[in-house]
Parts: sequence; structure tokens; C-alpha cells
Amino acid sequence: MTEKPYHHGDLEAALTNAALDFVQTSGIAALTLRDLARTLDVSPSAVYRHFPSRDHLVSRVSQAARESLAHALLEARDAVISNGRAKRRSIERFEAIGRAYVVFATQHSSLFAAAFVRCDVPPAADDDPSAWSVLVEAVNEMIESGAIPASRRADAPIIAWAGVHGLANILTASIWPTGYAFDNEIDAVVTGISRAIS
Amino acid sequence: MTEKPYHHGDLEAALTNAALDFVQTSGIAALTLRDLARTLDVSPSAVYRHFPSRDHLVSRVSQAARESLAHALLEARDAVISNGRAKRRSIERFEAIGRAYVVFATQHSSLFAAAFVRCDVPPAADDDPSAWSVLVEAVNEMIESGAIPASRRADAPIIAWAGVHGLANILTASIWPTGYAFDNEIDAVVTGISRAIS
DNA sequence: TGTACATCAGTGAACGCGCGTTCACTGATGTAC
DNA sequence: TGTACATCAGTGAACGCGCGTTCACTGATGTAC
Repeated sequence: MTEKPYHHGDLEAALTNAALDFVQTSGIAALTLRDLARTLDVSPSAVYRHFPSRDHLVSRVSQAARESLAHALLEARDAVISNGRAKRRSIERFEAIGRAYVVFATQHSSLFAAAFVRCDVPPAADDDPSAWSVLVEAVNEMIESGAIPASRRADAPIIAWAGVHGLANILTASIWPTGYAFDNEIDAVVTGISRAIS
Repeated sequence: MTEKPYHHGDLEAALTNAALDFVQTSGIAALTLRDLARTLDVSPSAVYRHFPSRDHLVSRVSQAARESLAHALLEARDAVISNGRAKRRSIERFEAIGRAYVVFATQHSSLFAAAFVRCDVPPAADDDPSAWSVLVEAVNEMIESGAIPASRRADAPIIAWAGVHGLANILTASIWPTGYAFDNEIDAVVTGISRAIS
């Protein structure tokens, strides 16, 4: 048995991680500083050494959730092994990102909700990686490979994001009429997006 | 000055309306029974004559918000005066619904958020009118007029809903990169949806 | 190399708050005879 | 038509709770000389 040391070591990171764990199961609205401090066996006021207020913590956790989503997109994109040429390949990578977006949301619905929760405290830095950037890159790849016309550069990203973000929200909000399989809907939307931006 | 009567008259409707008013400005998360009772000059426990718990009230308010959205869609659809034939007309009506969906969200963002808030209490009855039904009807109109192929009957509604719902969430969550005008984005997504389901 | 001292990162008790909900109750209403 | 009485829709006080945040403090750390 080791004594609990007076100083924690890296309480800030521990707080963020514990908060993420909590949020995954209970949602960000239920996150409280006191509960978090309890989990880490630390006094409630210790939190204030690292975050000026609960909102600042929430903002940090929300950003971490968004970055986690962005990582999932990158992984899915890089896992694509295409037999086709650049043109076909760029489409496959783009669609993998779209599918991964919705799959992440359905598999980690509380985390996904936390990623886009309303919060008055803006993030200190830009998301890294940023899901939006990943998307824009993928669109650029498609334009360069000739898979879609360059004239779509401006509106393709928002069309794509709207589609997958909307489906993700619909599937995770339990407002979806029963009798439809998720896979079919993901397919319908992703291929629909490809048609929309071609 | 008239004395305040012991019985309210229609407290249930008054509660729902006051809650809707409150939600429009402060969001449904901040809604409390005590505050609501205060607004109506009624004791907190009076609420329990009409709603078994706060969650039941929230569920009712959420449904009212969804129905309000559906009404906005119907109004926009019916306001379309088309010079074209049935085919063109059905597309214009469909697109009017899509635009109205996003416009409603941006103009009543808190109400829109409340409409799709997570809630453990299911609604007592189906939404009336239901936004989903309005959408499906519009798709059917387009198929009947020959504007889109009948083979799209299954996936067109989810493609359309995902698109407008996603854009609505993006525009109201203040996660939208600055430097883009809302109108352009609405146009991009709505016309993108039309291409996707053609 | 040893030590005074500033600084950092914790503690623990308390403050003030307002919430959802319950309970025994009372005033008003409507209906059966 | 008048009245007893069941029922409905309120009151008001209280319970128990846990929250975010502050405050004066203390233990540990590291640095200048």
C-alpha cells in the first residue's frame, strides 16, 4: 500500500480523462465537479487549480470529444485499401470518412453529443485534428483526382457535413421510426452525398 | 382589480404555453417547475395535478416544439405558388419544406433544440402534424409527378431529413466557421438534396 | 552543499442556493336525490 | 329547487439533496545564494 501523495502529479490530465470516461456513459449534462473530484479522490476545490469554472472543464471535454471523432475519421480514411485509380480511390476515402462519422456517433452517442454541446467558453486552441479539415481535404483530393468538378469546392464540404451530421443526430436521438436498419440508412445517405456533389 | 380565483381554469395548457415561452429564450435545460409555477402565480405543487414529473412536462413541451416545426413546414409548402406543371411544382414544394426546416431552426434555435432533446418519457400520442410525414408526403408527390424515380421512395426521405437536420444543427450550434452566409449554405444543401434524390 | 523562502498544488469546512417532490390540508365545483 | 357530499384543483410548508464556488489554510517543491 502506497500512501496517497499530497500532490497528484498531473491532475489536469486526470480530470479531463475521468470526465471523458464519465461523459461516455452518463452524458455531459450530468457531469459535476464534485463527483469528478470524488472519483479522483481529491477535494472539490482542487479542480479550481486547473479550471476556472465548470464551463471551462466542459469546453475542454467537448473539444477532446471532437478530436476523438476526428481521429476516428482519419483512421477510417487511412484504412482504405483501394484497387482503383486515384479517382476511384479518392471517392472511397471520402465515403469512408462519411461512414465513420455516423458509425462513431452511433457507437459513442454520448461522446458525440458532448462534442457539439452548447458551451459559452470557446476552446483555447483549434481542434487538432479537426473533423472539418479532414472533410475539406477529402473534397480537395476528389477534385484533384477529377472525381468531382472543381466548381463544387465551395459547397461540397457543407453538403457532406450536413448529411452525415444530420443522420448521426437522427440515429442517436432515438427519434428514428422503427423498422429501419442503421446500415441501410448510412449507405443511403453516404451514396446520396456522393451523387449530390458529383 | 379582480381577485385571483382559487382555480386557475386551464392550468395544464397555461403550463405548456408558459414553458414554451420560457424555452424559446432560455433553453429547455434551464426549465424548472418552481420557476414555471412562479410565472403563473401558482404553488409549485399545483404542477403535479397535471404532470406526474418534470420529465413529463419536458416531453410535452418537446412534442409541442416538434409540432410547431411541422406547422412551419406545412405553411411554407402551401405558400408556394408555382407557375410550372405538376413535376416542377412538386419539386418547388419539396424544396420549400427543406428551406423552411432550416429557417425555423435558425430563427427559433432553442425551440428547435428542445424539439429533439433526449427525454425518457415517450409522447402520449404521435406528433400532429408530424414533420416526418410532411416530408414523406412531399417525396410521394414528387414520385407521382415524375420528378424523381419511384425507386427513390425508400431512401429519399432519410437523405432529405439528414441533410436539412444536419445543416440546422450545424447552423444553430455556433460551430460554424465564420465567413459563410447562412443563405448560401441553405441553398447549397437544399439543391444538393434534390440532386441526390433525382 | 546547505538552507531560507517564494511558489505551487493541494485540503476541508462553509456559504448560499434552488431544485424536485411529498404531504396533510382546504377551497371550489358539480352532481344525485 | 335546494342541499349533502364526493371529487377535483389548488395551497403552503417542509424534506432531503447536491451543486458550484470561496476562503483561509497547509504540505511539498524548487530555486537563489
